[in-house]
Amino acid sequence: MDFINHLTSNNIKPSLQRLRIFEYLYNSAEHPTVDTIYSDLVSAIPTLSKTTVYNTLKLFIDNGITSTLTIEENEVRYDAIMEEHAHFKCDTCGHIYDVEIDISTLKFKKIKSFKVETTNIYLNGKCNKCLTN
Amino acid sequence: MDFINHLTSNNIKPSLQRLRIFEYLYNSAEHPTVDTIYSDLVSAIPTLSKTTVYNTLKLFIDNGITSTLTIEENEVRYDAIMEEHAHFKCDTCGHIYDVEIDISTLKFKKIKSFKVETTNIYLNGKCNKCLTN
DNA sequence: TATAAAATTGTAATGATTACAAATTTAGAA
DNA sequence: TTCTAAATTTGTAATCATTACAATTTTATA
Repeated sequence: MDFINHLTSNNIKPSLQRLRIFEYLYNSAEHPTVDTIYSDLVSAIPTLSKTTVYNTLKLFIDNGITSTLTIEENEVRYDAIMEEHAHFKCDTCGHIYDVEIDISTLKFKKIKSFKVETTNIYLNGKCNKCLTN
Repeated sequence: MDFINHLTSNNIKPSLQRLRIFEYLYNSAEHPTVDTIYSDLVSAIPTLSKTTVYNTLKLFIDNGITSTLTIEENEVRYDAIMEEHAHFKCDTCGHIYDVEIDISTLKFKKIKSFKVETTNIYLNGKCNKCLTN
């Protein structure tokens, strides 16, 4: 993934902060919170401000290269993988896993009165690691 | 629906506050927030406290007769209908509609490493009313 | 009626997010 | 290069939902 080109082609000027935040988000399997993003990047960008992280994520979302997860109340998480997938959260260890899914198989009854633009599927339960421990 | 019996059989003592909050939630199509619940009930129960609304909803959730929606960041909503269904939020008018759905048709790839306990499906888009206006 | 437990309440604390204005950086014109 | 305006970043203060917690009230029971 050419990050500079990805930002540029989505009308986002690739500043250092934006690049690092997007790279971090894209490479993170953990769907980090704002706080995690800030904490992990502030050593590389000592002047980084948490406000910038908020602003930047909002910019990403407005330009369609990032989406939010609200799988659990009280913690918004972010995701730079825009392909269709579901999210599984293990209620024991708290990890969030991506789950491949074929949304087209979803059978709605009476869905015709809505124009569905986005679909989010959230699963909760226990992951294999926690089940076998 | 016999509300007193519903609470009692779920190990919840049916105090006035609990009854009114559950009735309100069960009859509301709007999946209200804590604030809405409080505002709409405080005239009927003048001594009602917002803390009681929080405590009561937590009790309902712990006892499995209410669930939470987090379809949009920053607003937790509550639902007393525990049957399997998806939620559609119209991004224009903000209304949340229940959508009947057959979750069993969902085809996951590689889901075997998880024990899925709950599934939440959130749809966003535009409702028919907003589309035709 | 007396007492203990349960439920409700109000206030203060917490913590994430936003508003906003100041400071810094960047891009383009002269 | 230098200057200027626009864009970006930053820090502080404000907001708002939620939680902690202790006090009060209500309920159940001896």
